[in-house]
Amino acid sequence: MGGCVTRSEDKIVRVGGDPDPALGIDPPTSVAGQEWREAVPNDRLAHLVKDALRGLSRGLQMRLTEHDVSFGHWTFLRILWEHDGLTQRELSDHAGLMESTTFSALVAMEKLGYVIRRHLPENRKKVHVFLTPEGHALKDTLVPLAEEVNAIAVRGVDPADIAATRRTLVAMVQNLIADEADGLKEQRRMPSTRQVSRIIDRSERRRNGTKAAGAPRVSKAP
DNA sequence: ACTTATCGCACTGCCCCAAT
DNA sequence: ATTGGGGCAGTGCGATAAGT
Repeated sequence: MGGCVTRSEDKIVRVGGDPDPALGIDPPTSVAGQEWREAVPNDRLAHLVKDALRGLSRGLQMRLTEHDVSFGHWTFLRILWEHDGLTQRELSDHAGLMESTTFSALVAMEKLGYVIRRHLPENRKKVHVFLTPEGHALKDTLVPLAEEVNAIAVRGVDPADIAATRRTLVAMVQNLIADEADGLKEQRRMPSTRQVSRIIDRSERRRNGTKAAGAPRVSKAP
């Protein structure tokens, strides 16, 4: 999930996503949704799931931003509303994110006053995360927003179709988890962004017949 | 020795905005 | 209207510190 929350007060102008080279057309816009749908009757499920995810994420992000909550924070708030007092490691597992991501999100959330991080006497190594009253109170505000986005997404869809879609998506998730597990057995694993970058860089050099650049990439960060 | 938390860095995806 | 650069949020890896 790579979306980000714009901090500006301006409305988000761009509704569609990046043009998909495989399709040669733009994903849906709020205006041209019907035309888009007719143009891709046999689009691959992966593309449709991606576009659905993008739409759901953006819909929720826009609403969360109005309450000073980022999408990343929403992920952890949801878990903490159900399991307050988890350790950072446990939160990472529940969220399916790396510990460094969890750490930076929790530091930001602590600054915002949504959580506090505490060592407990039993184990001073572990950091437990607790919701503040403000963090608890956000549940009543934010959950209806998520429900609203879900309701908008399935507007006009037959309940039986929604149930079938749910079953299909659950099956897809299970199948893909199994596939990834099989891949691990065969030493196939998800490359890091750095590895991907290195591989592409090598491939580019091979194609251009140039020798190794060796120059370190310059971070765009200040 | 092992586990867990933290930090720095590199990267992607996205958005904004000025220049064309 | 389009394009390219800059900036930001989110993410993951690797290294290191600190606790058990």
